[in-house]
Amino acid sequence: MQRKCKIYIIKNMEKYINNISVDCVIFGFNSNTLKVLLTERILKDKKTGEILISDYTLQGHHVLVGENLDDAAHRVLKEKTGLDNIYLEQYYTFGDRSRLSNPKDQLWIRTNFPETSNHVVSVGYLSLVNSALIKPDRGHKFTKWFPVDELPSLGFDHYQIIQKALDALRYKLWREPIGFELLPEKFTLTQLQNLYEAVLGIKLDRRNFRKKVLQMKHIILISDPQKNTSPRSPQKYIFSREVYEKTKKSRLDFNI
Amino acid sequence: MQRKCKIYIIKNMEKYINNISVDCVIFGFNSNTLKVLLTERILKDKKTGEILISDYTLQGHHVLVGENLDDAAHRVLKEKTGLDNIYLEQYYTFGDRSRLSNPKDQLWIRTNFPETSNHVVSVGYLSLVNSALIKPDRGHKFTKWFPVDELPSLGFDHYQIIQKALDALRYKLWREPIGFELLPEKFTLTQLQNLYEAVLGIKLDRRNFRKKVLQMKHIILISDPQKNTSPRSPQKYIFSREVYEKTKKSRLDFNI
DNA sequence: TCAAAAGTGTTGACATTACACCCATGT
DNA sequence: ACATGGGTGTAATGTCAACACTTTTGA
Repeated sequence: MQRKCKIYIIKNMEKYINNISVDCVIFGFNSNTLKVLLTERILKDKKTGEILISDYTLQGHHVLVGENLDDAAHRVLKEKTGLDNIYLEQYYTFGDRSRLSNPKDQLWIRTNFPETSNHVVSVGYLSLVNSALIKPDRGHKFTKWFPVDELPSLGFDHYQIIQKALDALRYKLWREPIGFELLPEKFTLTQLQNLYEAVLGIKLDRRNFRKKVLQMKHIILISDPQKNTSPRSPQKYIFSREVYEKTKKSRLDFNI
Repeated sequence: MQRKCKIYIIKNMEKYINNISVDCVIFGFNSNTLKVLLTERILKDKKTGEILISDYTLQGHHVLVGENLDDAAHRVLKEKTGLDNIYLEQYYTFGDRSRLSNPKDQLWIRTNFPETSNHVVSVGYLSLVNSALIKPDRGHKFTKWFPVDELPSLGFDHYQIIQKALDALRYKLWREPIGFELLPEKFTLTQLQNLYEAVLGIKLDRRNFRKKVLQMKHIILISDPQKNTSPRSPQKYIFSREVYEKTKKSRLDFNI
């Protein structure tokens, strides 16, 4: 009355845990649009060449034996983007027993990773990147950005995983200054406003937005003595987390 | 080059997954104090009777084969409190490889659950209960409430799991109306204020607190025609989630 | 009669909203 | 000359913070 669930070796010769994985939802912002980085998944029939599966998935991987969960997420992120030291946050764990039971996904798993458990629990991480930093196709020709409201057909339960990541991102963006992670280090107020409008799906008055932002000590003008506040070459700002932490207002505006 | 990780049978004859568990941090509020429900863990030497381990742990359990993660959490909650349909929320997943490596915990595991994997990932759930509803010692003599700032010695990494649950609870209590889950259905404004002061660790002006609360449509007076607003038998209120969802203000007070 | 808890109102400071015009530049 | 995008100010409204006294009852 025992079932075996084994630990297997993958290509790079490392052992992995066959029922625990991490998935990274990598968000980027360009063309005033919030985007997600996805990888193409293609399976062809070995004899006929017929395309059996053609869709996209998140960046994910099983946790290696002896590897901390967070380290697995960092590893996946590094492998797919080449980036390190970027915003990465665990946001939810997906553990429905039927999350991999779609026939297409079963075919994929049985073909490529036959030792995978029937019940894989996947820990979702969300990452915010300045998408300019990711060199397109650095060895990952099948990796592409998609606007979050124009997602392609997705494998596994990755649609739900992305939606939940979006919820988490929006929830947090309303309440904490994390938008900067999606922008270049130096940004204009218009870029910042576009980010909030796009991600939160709201419209903001430009004058009021500036008024609000400019009175925040943690958003700092990079004074450019050359420019005499000429339009067309707008002022740039940086965000200082240090200043933010120090000057956070302690106003008791809790929401009952 | 394969390691086996098996699925074992526990007392009630159900198979469980030996490397995935859930832990429930059950919060209650009484005597104006936020409390956590913990279970005593005792291990005696079978020969000498010497006490080898005596501390407390959270309510937790391995996920059963074929069981959804959320169902596992509900099961644990039901087993330990007899309660169903109460606030239960997944908040974080703990997956450091060394989380069970303390010698005491290894002794416990090897004695009682020898088939447990060396690397167990545990999904943390937090639950808010009206502690009056839990009958003390309903078959669980070793279960006790502890104030969150007077915790006893804790097994495994349960101290960290509780601290993270506290963080999550406080974060959410600042931003959403979830405090009611910790109070009786009918509550007084003083009770509500005490809750906020105790959980968030703040002091509030009674007049301003009432002013703020009374203008919220989702906090409804249970008018008691008998009472002429006499002190000592204060007015009671209920919380309506329905009204809350309908009247949520759409004010754009995001925090950059 | 005293201590303890419930109840109430005003003011100043600050934040949010709504709204319209000018300027410099590149085409 | 015109379209584009950057930049600015004011008035009305709403919310938050600070603050003191009265009432009733149970001990």
